[in-house]
Amino acid sequence: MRREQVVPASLDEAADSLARWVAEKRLIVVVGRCSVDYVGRSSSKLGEGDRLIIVKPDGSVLVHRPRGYSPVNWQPDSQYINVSLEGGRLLVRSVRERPREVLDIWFTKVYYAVSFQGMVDEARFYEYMDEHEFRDIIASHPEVLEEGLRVVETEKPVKGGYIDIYAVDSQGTPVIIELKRVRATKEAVVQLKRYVDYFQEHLGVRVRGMLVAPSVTRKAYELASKLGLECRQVSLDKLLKLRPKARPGAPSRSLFDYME
Amino acid sequence: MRREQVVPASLDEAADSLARWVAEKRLIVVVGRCSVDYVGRSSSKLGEGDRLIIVKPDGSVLVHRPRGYSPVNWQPDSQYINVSLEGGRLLVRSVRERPREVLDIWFTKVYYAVSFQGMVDEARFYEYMDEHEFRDIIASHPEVLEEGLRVVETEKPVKGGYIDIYAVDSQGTPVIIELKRVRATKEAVVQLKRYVDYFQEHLGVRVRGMLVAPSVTRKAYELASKLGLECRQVSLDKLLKLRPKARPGAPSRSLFDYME
DNA sequence: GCCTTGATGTCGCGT
DNA sequence: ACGCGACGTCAAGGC
Repeated sequence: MRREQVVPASLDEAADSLARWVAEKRLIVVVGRCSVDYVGRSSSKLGEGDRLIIVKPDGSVLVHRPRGYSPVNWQPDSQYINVSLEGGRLLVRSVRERPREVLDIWFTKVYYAVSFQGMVDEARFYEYMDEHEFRDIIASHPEVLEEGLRVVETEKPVKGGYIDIYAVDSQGTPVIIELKRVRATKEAVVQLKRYVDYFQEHLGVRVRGMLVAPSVTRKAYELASKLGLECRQVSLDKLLKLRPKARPGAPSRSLFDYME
Repeated sequence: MRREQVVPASLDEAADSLARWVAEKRLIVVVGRCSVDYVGRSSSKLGEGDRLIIVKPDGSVLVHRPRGYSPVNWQPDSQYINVSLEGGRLLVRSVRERPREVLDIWFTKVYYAVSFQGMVDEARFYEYMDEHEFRDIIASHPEVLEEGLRVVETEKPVKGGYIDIYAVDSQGTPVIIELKRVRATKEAVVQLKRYVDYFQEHLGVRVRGMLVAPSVTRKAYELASKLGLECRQVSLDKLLKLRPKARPGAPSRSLFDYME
């Protein structure tokens, strides 16, 4: 990273700097007293208060209150950002097209503003045991679900979606397997039922539907029973042990140990 | 807001300041070169790069890359945060219980660090035209959907959900109305069909199903036609004009005008 | 572009 | 504390 600038600033100074920083596509951090108006997919108004505002080089804008994970207002990306002085206040207007959304941040005070240019972040983000890996492990070890189960196809495309795993049991009956990496709710059961019905109709033979997840909600279990679908709970720990090999750059053993 | 501190900092200085700031529950902003390990509901590893890190007074932690709306790593809130020097690197470890999650941020450089204390933000966040208000406006003005429509009940509980509006048309036929504030997809059609079937079964008479939204996807429209359900598009602008009264602090007319 | 699914979703509300 | 549904969900991937 090459440069930075700081402005413990009057509104005038802040306006000048912000306008330039936006034009230069810097990463901008502002702490100030502001109110926020949003009109777009919804509409909202936030009264005056102290907030942290972030403007990224790609036009993303985040307005954070002092507490909580989520920004209170935001713009995932914006086509353009305008900085101006309006009636004694500093207005930062961020506009997004498609869908048309306008975010206005009205500053009455800028306690602090700083910007950065030339941040270098080319690193890869590795995620372990995501939906993909979860499926791969199950597909490689169908015996954890049922003896004699044979995987025919994964990510099988069907009308309007994908079947996670398409398998055949020891009796030769097709089994459609729907996976949920974390928790299966009744939504997952509905989805599975849709696929089972579709296949039953197309194949003209009985098809089993199996919902697989580390945890299954009671409602999901009841609905599955009613619809003649099966549920299998699988232990995440057991699956982790079946993981083929540590991928490059896997989290250190120490961190995993710390979790236990 | 009462105080601020700045540290364009060596790792040692940064460690001291960060530890104190965390203890004092300040809002902290750090820009530095770091790698990140996360283990919890998922596991991830992020290689070294320049990032913006935010630590809030309530223990929320956000790690932002230079682009995009979403943090690459985060902790919605953490029970405790530990700052230490480990093998020449500055480690910020944030731990959350229930679910157990550990986020490790390893700094090799701290370009910039600043903190704030005593931010005051008590303002109310008001959202307009949320799902509730959308329903209320439609329910108060059923004529925008059809002449002679009479609303019987809103938020009517049924098996496994709620009917947004239960109405009767000029012929005395029950009409089940499903609302989507933004866009109706085929999921909404499926939901509506479920309610219509349920009612038809229970009442033993023909029941109309009506899907109402500012926009309806093509797929949803096709599915609705196939299932004998109706779609009504309503203009958000028109609804806004039907809004009973401006609520305190409503977005200024100018911003709404700007949207048109 | 629209559509679909997954997410460390987060959040709020009800039981 | 869990379950459940909504969200300005966001973001990725297929068509």
